[in-house]
Amino acid sequence: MEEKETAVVFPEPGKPVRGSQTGKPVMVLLDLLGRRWAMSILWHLSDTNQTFREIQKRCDDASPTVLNTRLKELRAAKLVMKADRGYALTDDGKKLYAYLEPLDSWADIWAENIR
Amino acid sequence: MEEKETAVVFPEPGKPVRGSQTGKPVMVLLDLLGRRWAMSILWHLSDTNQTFREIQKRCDDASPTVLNTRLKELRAAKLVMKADRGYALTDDGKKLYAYLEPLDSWADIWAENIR
DNA sequence: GATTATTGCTACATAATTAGTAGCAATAAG
DNA sequence: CTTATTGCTACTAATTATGTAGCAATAATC
Repeated sequence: MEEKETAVVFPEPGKPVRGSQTGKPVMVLLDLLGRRWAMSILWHLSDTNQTFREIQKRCDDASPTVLNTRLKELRAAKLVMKADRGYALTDDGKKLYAYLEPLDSWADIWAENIR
Repeated sequence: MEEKETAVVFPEPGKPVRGSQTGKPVMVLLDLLGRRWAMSILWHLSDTNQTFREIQKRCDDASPTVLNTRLKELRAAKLVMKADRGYALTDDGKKLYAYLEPLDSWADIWAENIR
């Protein structure tokens, strides 16, 4: 299967982006992560490599269209990369995940509060 | 100005949600935060209360429609609340922000890596 | 206390993003 | 060779967001 090069529209730090005219990196990041399935993809890749179709299953059968768009963006952002078998997190991706991971247990408490 | 009650569709923990059939709290949270402007709103409310129109300005003049939808959801999730002047983070909202805040400096490093 | 802001929205039409389904070429496995 | 499996692309339909206008409810000013 060949790599096809298609333009990836991904928010570049330094350039104005949704949420910030300055292109402040964290705003670029939030824009990227705020797109559908982006955080779920990171989450589900955290333990092991996953094939496209495995990611899809874990992401509630998201349509291949968005999934592929998101994967391209996340790869352009060097958070995700192609691996032997499907996709994997890059080192930056793993670091980012490390920031998100604590939300797992926090969310349990939060869920109690809003019930 | 009176409060009008309109149904807020917000992912409830325990019920199946986009990204997770189990309704696992963290997935509910990611779904909520993954909606447009959600994280930006939290971010911009972190320092001080903000009026609707101030939030709007800070969120790159997002349309009042989404903004209001998002604010309702975030209030239903008890992350944001109405305040004397405009809106403010709840205690849970502040805690959540505390998890996100470190991303600010991390994003700077990340931005360097992808240039 | 009338007049002029400002605030927090709603309404509505248009545009962008996402969902959903079908299917195909490229390996991989038997 | 044959049958899976994988990683997509194409296309249409549905959902979300944008963009603009405007209005009722306070708040501030005259």
